Order: sequence, then C-alpha cells, then structure tokens
Amino acid sequence: MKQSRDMSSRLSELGYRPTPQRLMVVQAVEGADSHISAEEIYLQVRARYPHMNISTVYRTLELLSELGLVTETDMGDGRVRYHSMGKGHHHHLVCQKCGAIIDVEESILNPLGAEIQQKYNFKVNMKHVALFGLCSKCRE
Amino acid sequence: MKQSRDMSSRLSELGYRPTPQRLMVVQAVEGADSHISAEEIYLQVRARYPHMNISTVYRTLELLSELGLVTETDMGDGRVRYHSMGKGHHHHLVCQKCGAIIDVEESILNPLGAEIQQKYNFKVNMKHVALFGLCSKCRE
DNA sequence: GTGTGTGCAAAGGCTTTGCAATTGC
DNA sequence: GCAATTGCAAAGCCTTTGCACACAC
Repeated sequence: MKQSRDMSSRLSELGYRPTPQRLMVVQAVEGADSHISAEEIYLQVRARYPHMNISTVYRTLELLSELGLVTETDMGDGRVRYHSMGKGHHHHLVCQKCGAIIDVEESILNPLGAEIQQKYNFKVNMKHVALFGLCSKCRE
Repeated sequence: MKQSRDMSSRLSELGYRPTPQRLMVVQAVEGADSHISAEEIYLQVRARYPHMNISTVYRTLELLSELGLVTETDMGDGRVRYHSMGKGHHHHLVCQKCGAIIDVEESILNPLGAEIQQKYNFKVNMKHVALFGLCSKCRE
C-alpha cells in the first residue's frame, strides 16, 4: 500500500516511530471506504493483532491528526470519525432522520468558502464539513 | 416575556404540562445572548430554584427540540448548545484555534442550500450549521 | 541508557435511564 | 385518581490520563 508507506516515512521524517500499531491504524484509516470511528479502527486492528489497545488507537489518531495526515469529522452522532487526507476529501450530508451519509463533491463549497473569507476574514476548514438535513427518501 | 408565554401555551396545546421547571428552562434559553449549553441552563435555573435537576434540563431540552422550539448545535467542543427558534437564527464560524464563535447572517448559505437540494435532492437543515476554521486573529 | 511508545486500568465529561415519589389536571 | 413529570442516583458512552513496563535508537 503506497499511501501507508508514505505515512510511515512521513512519521520517521518527523521524528515519530513508525510502530506496528501506528501503521495498522494508518492502514485501517486508509482502507476504510468512508469515514471510520476509533472503535471501528480498534476492532479491525485487533482482529489481526489482539494486543491492540483502544488508547493507542486514540493516541495515534491524535498524532496523525496533528500532523495533518487524517481529518476528524463529527457527523453529529456523538463520536468523531476519521478520514485519510491522502484519499482526497469531500463533504457530507447527514440525514437527521435515517442517518444516511451522502458524499458531496468538494468544490460545491468553494463559493461559500470564498464569500466567508472575504466578508468575515475567516478561513473555513474545508476538510471538516458536515451538513445536516433530510435525505431524498426521508423527505417523501 | 412574550416568547415564554407562547412556549407555555404551545406546550399545553400539545398536551404537555407547562411545569415551572420547563418554563424556567425555556426562559433560560430565550434569555441567553447566544447558544447556551445544558449545564449553563442548569446553573442559571438552579440559582433561582435550587431543586432543579440536570436530568430535567436535558429532558426538557429534548422535548423542546422535538417540538421544534429550540435547535441543537454542536460547536465541536463535545457538548451540545441550544438556541431558541423564536429568536431567529444564524450560522456560526467556530475557530479551531482560539474557540471564538462568529455569527454569520443566515442568507449566506441559501445558494449552497439550493444547489444541494437541486443536485442531491437533500434538504439541508439551515438551523443547524457550524463551520470550522481559523478566525482573523488566529490567521496572522 | 534514555526517551518514546504501549498496555492497562481508572477516571473524566457529557448525557441518558430506571425507578420511586410527586405533581398537575 | 391517574398519567405525566420530576429528582435522585447510577449507569452509559466516548475519550483521556497516569503510570509502570517495553521497546527502539
């Protein structure tokens, strides 16, 4: 997995050890179809490596997040979800009724971001956007 | 307070008792300058009514929220904040560095909402939007 | 060796729940 | 009187922290 190798070397470059635990967390994040929670990562990694500990998962995610290698998004369900920066990002529409999560192309928010930057001198973090509402099914 | 009277009659209309506890929670939400947390409401109400209990606050807020009388917003700090629907709403820019919360006029999101509705048939809940990023001070 | 990283267990913060007692209609 | 509502205490959920051990360099 090329991405993981990148992350691995990225870690050593920055003076962090690319430990097996860290690499397994990285792989889980990169292997996930979509945003993945700490617990999901934990369960996935633990299947291969039973000693894995949930605090290590959290600590690794915190580190990766600080380094800008993964993003954290709160989908409104009381837990944080993680996503690999390397995979390109997009935004999310979260249905408040059925919980469906719909991915949205990134560019759709650009005009809004530009306007907010201009009017409020506020730089919107475009890696961290979730909008809530009602999906097509639930609107019927 | 006119709003509170409205809420009070609203509650009885719908078959819910306008108990003192509920009315005090309503007043606290309406009296707040901005979004207020459950704990802030609790402390405020308890100052006048020492028996008040935090679970009653949560239960009341849940009810008010179901009835569409207050909105819940997660500002990304791990707790939910509440806002009276009667006071008109706006959106928020939350600085990820200093935590500042900047109010944004509601209309700024209208074009985006329209586009999402058209392209994804998803109805964005415009009462529930917070965008994260860096405020002007922290960008320097 | 020395500092970095891990595992474990415990605590932390916010929110929810079970249940008996109380209240309002 | 009866259902709705409250207070209390306990639990629940996700996440963080303290500390001793283990590991890498």
